[in-house]
Amino acid sequence: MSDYATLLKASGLKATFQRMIVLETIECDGHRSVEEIHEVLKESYPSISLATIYKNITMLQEKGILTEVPIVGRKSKYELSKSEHIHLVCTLCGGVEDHPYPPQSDEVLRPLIAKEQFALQKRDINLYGICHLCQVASTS
Amino acid sequence: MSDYATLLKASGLKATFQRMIVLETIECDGHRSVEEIHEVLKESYPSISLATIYKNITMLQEKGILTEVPIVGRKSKYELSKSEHIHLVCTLCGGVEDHPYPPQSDEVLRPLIAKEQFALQKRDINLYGICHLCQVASTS
DNA sequence: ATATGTGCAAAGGGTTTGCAGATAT
DNA sequence: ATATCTGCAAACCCTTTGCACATAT
Repeated sequence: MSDYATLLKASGLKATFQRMIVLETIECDGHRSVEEIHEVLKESYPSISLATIYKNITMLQEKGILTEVPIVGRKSKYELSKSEHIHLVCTLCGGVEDHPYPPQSDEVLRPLIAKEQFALQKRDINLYGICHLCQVASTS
Repeated sequence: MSDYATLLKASGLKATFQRMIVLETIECDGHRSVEEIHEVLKESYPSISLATIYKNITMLQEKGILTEVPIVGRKSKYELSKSEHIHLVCTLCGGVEDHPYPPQSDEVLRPLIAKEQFALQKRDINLYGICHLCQVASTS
């Protein structure tokens, strides 16, 4: 549970209640789509507006506080920006799990980037498959 | 330039003119969004319907002929399905380039997958940055 | 001949925008 | 006190759907 107020102010944003509960919802589950955020928040704060969630997600991305995670066949999810990691994406439940980069992954990609004279900004590695929970569920 | 008619029939689809020019447009550039496909095709075939393009892209994905390439901050692009590869995505022009997997990338990821008991279906590796052409253009 | 596919227009969702009132600083 | 933010409603996409006509097999 981060100090969202400080985080927001450091980016020149006002620390509003709505922003903090959006961030809290995302951090709580790790990865959430716009609609998921709205569904969750409506239960506790029925007056929250979908437009506000959209505006904040856009703004928080521009400030680098949130990162978009685009997913094949689904709506993008959003996560709190953090050091690079791999996503395991379940094609059944849509769940996303973070995992650290394997140690040698840098060296593996470096020759390709150098050869292409590509100014790398960000790596995005996603492994799609069926998570352990969904495998168990489908066996029973 | 593949034999699209055979490809389509092998999946139980009729080899219509519209399907073939959609495939041709995608293969020609490598990666195209729905709107890009429509823009390109309208010039030569003004009567082509956007609805037809949508229906076909959905169907061609279901048959495994096309693969969706989701991209941060943009609409998804589509490519002809082929063996796994890495995407270099330019954050300025939105261009996507394919590159072969570096040889060791399998081994690097394997321990993670085993540990998580994750039934891997597909890897999706995207490197975001600025392509060489855009770098040159911004220097001038 | 017939199942499938296309184009059109309408419907359906998701996302953005403008503005008046509310809030954080 | 004031710049910023929120919620609402409307507008504005993008995408899907239903249906009559056309086409591939």
